[in-house]
Amino acid sequence: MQVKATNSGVTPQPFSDAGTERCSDCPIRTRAVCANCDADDFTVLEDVKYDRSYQAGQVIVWAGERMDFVASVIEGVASLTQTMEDGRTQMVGLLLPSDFLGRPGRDRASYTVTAVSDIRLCCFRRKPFQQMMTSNPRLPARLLEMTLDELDAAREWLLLLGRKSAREKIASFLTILARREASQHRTEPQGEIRLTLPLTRDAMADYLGLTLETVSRQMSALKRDGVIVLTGSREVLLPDYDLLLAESGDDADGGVIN
Amino acid sequence: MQVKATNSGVTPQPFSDAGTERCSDCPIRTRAVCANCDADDFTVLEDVKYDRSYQAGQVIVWAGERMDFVASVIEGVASLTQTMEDGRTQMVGLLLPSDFLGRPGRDRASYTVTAVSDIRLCCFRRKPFQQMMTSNPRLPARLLEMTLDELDAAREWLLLLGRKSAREKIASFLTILARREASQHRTEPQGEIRLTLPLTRDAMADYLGLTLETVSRQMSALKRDGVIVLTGSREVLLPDYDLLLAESGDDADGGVIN
DNA sequence: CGATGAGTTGAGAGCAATCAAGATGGGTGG
DNA sequence: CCACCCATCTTGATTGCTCTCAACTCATCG
Repeated sequence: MQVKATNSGVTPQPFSDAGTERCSDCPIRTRAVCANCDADDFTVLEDVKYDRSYQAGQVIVWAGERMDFVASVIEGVASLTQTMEDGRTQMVGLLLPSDFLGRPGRDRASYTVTAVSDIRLCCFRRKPFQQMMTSNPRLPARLLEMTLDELDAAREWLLLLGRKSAREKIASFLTILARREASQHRTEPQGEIRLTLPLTRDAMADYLGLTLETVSRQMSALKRDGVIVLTGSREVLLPDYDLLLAESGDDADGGVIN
Repeated sequence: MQVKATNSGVTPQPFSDAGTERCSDCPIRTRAVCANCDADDFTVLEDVKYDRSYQAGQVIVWAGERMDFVASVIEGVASLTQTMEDGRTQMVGLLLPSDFLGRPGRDRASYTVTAVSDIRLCCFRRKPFQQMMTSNPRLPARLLEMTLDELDAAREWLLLLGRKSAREKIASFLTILARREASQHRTEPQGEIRLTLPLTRDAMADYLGLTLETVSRQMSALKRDGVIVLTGSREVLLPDYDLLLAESGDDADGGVIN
């Protein structure tokens, strides 16, 4: 929060550097790649890390572009998208706070990364980070864990894109948000939940393999049926999580077994 | 090949054990999880490993079931599938020789794993394998690499399911097979290519988020248009790889940058 | 030679995409 | 403070692709 002031006001540049904080104060410390790191590791990391902020809508890297860093999302939301020559696009990743950006051992971006909201990244210079990856087993171990989780999420996403109806896709998306929201507070989603949608209708369509019109229509339908309450186009109230879950087509325990 | 005789004839049991080979003779040695292992590692591995064979159609593990091993596919093909309560299913993984099965640190299967063809696995008992994962950095490093590759493949798959037409899906599937085929011979796919489809029309539909009728229709359409030649329902000749690629909607370099 | 499983083809229905207007709401400048 | 603008979102009418239901072909196997 106090850091948002660091990225003071309007920044017309492609990005702006922001002050680097101490790792021990970091809000994502317990969930990011560096979750398993100890105090000694942090002194090393603090040398190779630097903050970067982007405004909503800015492209962080284009697919195919060189990327001289990897990063953790500190706050805000970013998307990974793939585009076909004729312009069709599909989101293939949604990065929330603590998620990791970039692939160690690959120096070009495979996907276009866009700041969906104002976002702050904790960047690590590629070379020294890669060195740490080989010398410190805590880093690759945590990254493996995170990558496996992402693969599970991607597989749930495959089911959504391949087999679910538009209505089920919207409901599923909302349950995913509710779950990720709840997991940050280390609880299970249930009962009445209030959400702020991090995505525009257009970005939701990109995520769900729909058009923005269909997203809008199905949101209206869920609202009409009392499954959701819209208190603003981006403010959603879920009166009954279990009801929403039933609409999503998923079974009660919400997918992956842990 | 010689091993197929080991799984002699009809096996009415859920699975049959087969003789365990030496790691040094293993056909997938250079590509599997154990690719970076040295002779010493192999002596340890040979202690915790055992072969298992399954016949085409057999379920290897059901989603949610306990799984006391992880494994590498030696030969044959297996699928990971997710099922909704009403019976809709979506394939979420296709395991070819050298691919890894199971998640270290998780003792229950998240997906139903099915032998698509007759298949032979190199299984490792979970506990000792996990121990090796923590003591030997070569194993987690390789597994991370493989998992990242799988994540890339899953993301290409997301684009396919979310945005491609039935015709493009079929064409894309064939290019994926051609590429995986070519990569085993360390070449690039080009010109005329002969393929044996590892999947039935039904399994292809599961992979592509289509119905089997649509798969069949689009195969016929591609055949009619000269993009493919069917020399049997499972035998396909691709007269011109670039032509097929153009039908797939992908750009010329076939996706992910390395 | 009938039975079975896999694949093909056809006719019709349904769902989401497309094309096209409006509505809403926040921000800017008069 | 209001009027206007622009981006975002909603809603309507129509089209078209894929699904569904159904019949049929083909090869394999007892």
